[in-house]
Amino acid sequence: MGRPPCCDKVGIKKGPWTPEEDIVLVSYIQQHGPGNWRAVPTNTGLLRCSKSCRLRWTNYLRPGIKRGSFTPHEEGMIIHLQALLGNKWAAIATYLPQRTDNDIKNYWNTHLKKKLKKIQSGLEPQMAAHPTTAYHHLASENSSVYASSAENISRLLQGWMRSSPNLGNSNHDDKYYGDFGKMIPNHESQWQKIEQGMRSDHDLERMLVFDHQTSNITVACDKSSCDSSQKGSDSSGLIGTEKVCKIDNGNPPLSFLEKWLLDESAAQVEGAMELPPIF
DNA sequence: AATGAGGTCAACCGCGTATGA
DNA sequence: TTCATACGCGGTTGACCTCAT
Repeated sequence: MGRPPCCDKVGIKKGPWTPEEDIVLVSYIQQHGPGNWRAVPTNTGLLRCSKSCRLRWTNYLRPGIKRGSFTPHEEGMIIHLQALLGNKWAAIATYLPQRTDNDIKNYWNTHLKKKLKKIQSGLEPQMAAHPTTAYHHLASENSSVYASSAENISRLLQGWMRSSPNLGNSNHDDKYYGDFGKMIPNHESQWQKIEQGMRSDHDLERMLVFDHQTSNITVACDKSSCDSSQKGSDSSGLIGTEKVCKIDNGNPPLSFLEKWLLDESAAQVEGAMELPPIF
């Protein structure tokens, strides 16, 4: 005999949420913040169990969630991460901060599994044995984005970046900024937000920048800490940049990408890396 | 127009883990 | 150390939608 399900209580409502219930839940969380889910039904008067409230919030109502179809870029990320991490949807979702684990899981089960199977069946047997091979194949099939090594680097950087959920949507035409914890479009308006999210001045010193147009990877550094001779100027006017490398058109460092993703996965298990907070 | 098959996705269920008394 | 409780995760379900017949 296991623990009785929390939703077996009499009077607990199940099924789809109504807009009215959503409003009640959102306004409560706006006041009290997410957490202490046990208290939510009591304090709001919602006839839902705490689990249902948490799920509704994390999978649907939470700010920063991107809905709609997955981009080829996201698709490639999911396939690759699934190959590396398995069905660890919550872990995979940390690499796609705008998507929920439920969304990713559903998309995998309904779209990608079939797509991958189809592609793998068309590959050489020894290639089909390695999911990442199929990933590369799918990636190149999906979009020209994946044909360029520069874009593979951008994917690498995407992994480095843990976006803050309140930073808005990403845009491939923008530069991306990563400090192993953040990703923001190069919009001046976003800088106040990223600055507020900084843990320390040191964070700003080690941000990485990938420019999709020029294929440059640069290190963005705090004006105060950069050597003036190395500083460039950024359109935001808030940081300087130090160019460290330019991506050529040779073979992408995919083995490095994979190694890093595996290292990252291990680091997550050890709790060595900071995961993005819900707020 | 009716209907049935298949696809999609929000929500539920049950288990494992973390935490605090 | 043990137990109870709360939370989070992955698997599964079922209502709804779309499309072919």
